[in-house]
Amino acid sequence: MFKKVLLAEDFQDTNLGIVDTLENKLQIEKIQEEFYCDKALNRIKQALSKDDPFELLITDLHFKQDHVDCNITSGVELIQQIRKLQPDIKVIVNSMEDNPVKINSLFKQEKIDGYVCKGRHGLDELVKSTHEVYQNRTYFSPQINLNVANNIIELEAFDLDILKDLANGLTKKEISEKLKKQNISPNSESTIDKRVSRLFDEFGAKNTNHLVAKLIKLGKI
Amino acid sequence: MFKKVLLAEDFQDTNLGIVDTLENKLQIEKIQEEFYCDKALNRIKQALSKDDPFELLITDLHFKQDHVDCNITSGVELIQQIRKLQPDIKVIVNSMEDNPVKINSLFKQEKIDGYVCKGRHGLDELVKSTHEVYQNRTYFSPQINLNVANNIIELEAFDLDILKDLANGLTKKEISEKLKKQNISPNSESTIDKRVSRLFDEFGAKNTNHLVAKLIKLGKI
DNA sequence: TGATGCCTTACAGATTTCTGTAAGGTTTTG
DNA sequence: CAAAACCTTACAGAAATCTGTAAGGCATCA
Repeated sequence: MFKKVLLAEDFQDTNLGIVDTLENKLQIEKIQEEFYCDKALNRIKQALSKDDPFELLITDLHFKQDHVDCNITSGVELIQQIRKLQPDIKVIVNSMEDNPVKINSLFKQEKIDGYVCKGRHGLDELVKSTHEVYQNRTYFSPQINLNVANNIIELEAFDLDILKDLANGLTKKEISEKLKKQNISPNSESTIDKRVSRLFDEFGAKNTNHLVAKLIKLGKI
Repeated sequence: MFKKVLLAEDFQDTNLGIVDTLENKLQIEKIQEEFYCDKALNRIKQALSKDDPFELLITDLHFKQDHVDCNITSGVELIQQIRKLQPDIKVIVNSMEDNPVKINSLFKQEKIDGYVCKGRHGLDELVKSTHEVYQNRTYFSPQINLNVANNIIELEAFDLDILKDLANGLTKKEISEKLKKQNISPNSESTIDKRVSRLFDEFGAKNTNHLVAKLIKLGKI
């Protein structure tokens, strides 16, 4: 089993519950808990400099902001920063996020090793996940599977970028100009019109407000 | 100190962390943990029928739904049901909700005794809160105060309705007509224009898409 | 190869959004 | 009480959105 584990989780009650379980159910000797992403990254640096690196990172995705200034504000950023320093570290994400699209991208983009969905069996799953990841396998919470079955319409990256820009208040003309500057094609205002209109049909939206609202609520933007 | 406490919290990790703290820091003898609201209510009933009631309820607000059918799906409903059976029970809410308006209504409407905001010091606060409530005082997390100070812009019902309609794809003309049908005043398209434009300033939005997107992300719509 | 379908783009026109101005009404305040 | 501030409403004009038509490019397929 892993001997040295870093836990990044900002909720004190959750943090304690996890540490307790890792100690008692998995007999992990050295568990370092951190409540801020920046501090977690520092721990990684320190351990590397002492040639005694962490073997596993367990992290939440969302961290509350408070009076302490932080460079890193999310679990995804934390993973990215840590991977720059220590590419081989195993990573398990423990979060309440249950959108399969987002979780999928964690595996694909961030190359995480395990995903545990917080819930009534979150700790049991965390134990399982840790075992699996230790055996060089990946793990994700079984309930996620069910959600994937609900065929979710996938947005391609191009459309997604347009929608994000719209949600950020850009006009279609501005988006067109932005794409031209970035040498991305297609980029005409007309094409953007067509693309968005097609999304109206796909998602049953009456206009841009409606579409943006729906997609944010679906967690796609 | 309280001798018999009921904990309703659906996340296993959080649940364990809280039980651990109540046992070790507060020496509470009998802690009953439940992961579903319905089961929590049953515990209350059973305890009452045996003439050995719980003295304190600690509950979350949001409970994940899963394959188990439940009548009660939220902490607020749970509190209301329990209060019907046992009006004098003390109640502490432990949740990540940090909207002071909503928390305020918990004290006013549900007559709760304490509110603890989950976070980096959630458990310390829960200990404090339990002490205070035991002394027949109320308690709420200090950071809530701060949030109130950061004048959070509150939307009045009228503006909120307009925004919801916009997010649902209605045009301003349609909203105006809808208001006229319902005999709600003001209802002119012009006033709707003005109201929304003012919200642009208040929330720093460039246009309607931007505003709707921001407010959904803030959980206001 | 030619037909077909799909995508990009331009353009046009109707509608909607957004921003002003102005008039009239109500409330607040000194 | 009167001035000031605010709200509602109408209207107007510029900009943006939405929908359709049309032309050209590219890939597929029989």
